[in-house]
Amino acid sequence: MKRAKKKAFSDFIAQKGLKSTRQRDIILDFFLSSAQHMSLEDLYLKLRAKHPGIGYATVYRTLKLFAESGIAREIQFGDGQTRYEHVTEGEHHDHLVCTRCGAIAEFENETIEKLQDEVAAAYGFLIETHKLELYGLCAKCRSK
Amino acid sequence: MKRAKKKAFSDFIAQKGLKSTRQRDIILDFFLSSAQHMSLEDLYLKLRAKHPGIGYATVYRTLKLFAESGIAREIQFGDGQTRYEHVTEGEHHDHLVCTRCGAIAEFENETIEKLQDEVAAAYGFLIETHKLELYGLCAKCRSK
DNA sequence: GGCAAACTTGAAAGTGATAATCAATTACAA
DNA sequence: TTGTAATTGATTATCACTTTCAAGTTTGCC
Ligand SMILES: [Mn+2]
Ligand SMILES: [Mn+2]
Ligand SMILES: [Zn+2]
Ligand SMILES: [Zn+2]
Repeated sequence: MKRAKKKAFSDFIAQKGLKSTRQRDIILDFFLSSAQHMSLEDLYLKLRAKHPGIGYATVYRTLKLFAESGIAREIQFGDGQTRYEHVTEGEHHDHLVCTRCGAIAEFENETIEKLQDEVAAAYGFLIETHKLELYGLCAKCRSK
Repeated sequence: MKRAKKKAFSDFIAQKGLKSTRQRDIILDFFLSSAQHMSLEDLYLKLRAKHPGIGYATVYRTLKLFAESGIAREIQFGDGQTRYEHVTEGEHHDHLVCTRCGAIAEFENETIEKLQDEVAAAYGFLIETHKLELYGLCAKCRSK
């Protein structure tokens, strides 16, 4: 899984005529073993602890490359920070976002996905992507 | 309808101890007769044509007040611009957003809404708001 | 290995939308 | 009418990216 993504990224690098660098390797390793939905700032600060030499711009550009290569995805939960999540082939999920503590849970609902397709069909609309997020209080915050 | 929103806003103003001003009246009138989903920039530039004296900051703050009062809602379609839509009591809808021409269509689907509640219930999550947007090609763009 | 071309890096500067500041103006209750 | 608090508009500041550029690396080819 980590192996597959590393392979996917190096294939992307090669196919694009880009180069393999120490920084990209480090950032990829770090990203793949990090939690989901981390912001660029989060990732940079944590990475910096182990690798002080790596610049913000490099982390920024590399995360963009991950997204472009398909191993990562940028998401916006409306807090003004772009977050990154891992992308697994053939998998899709939507999000529950706690407005109190910031916790993010993922869910899948095949019926909702189908209904979205029906809505789109009714409008003659061709869906490329979609965004479904439920905002509110997670179980923990709710019981406090 | 326009009348009801004007009433709602003036009630909000009164209840908050704020003041009724010429600028707020003008901006409210303009907003209520404008298209849905306009950005602050859009609204400001069009308003400026008729009322050159009104400042950008005033439009910005007044739109925020509309949202706070409940007669408007801020939405983000991921293009980096906050857009405003009219809010009608007891009504809810989600969006279809064309990634080619920017057209925005609205839809309602009660079944999807119910399924969202079920998902939330399964996680012990209390929904406050939600966001469902389908991005892709509208019928027009699709047939070109 | 040596080399040149192309790509990459990190620090710094730039961008664009949103938000805050402040002196002058205005609204409104007493 | 007056005092006080709110509002306005121009300006400045923020914040999260995004780009720039000179110096450093990588890579294919002799
Ligand atoms: Mn996720
Ligand atoms: Mn709408
Ligand atoms: Zn929570
Ligand atoms: Zn279109």
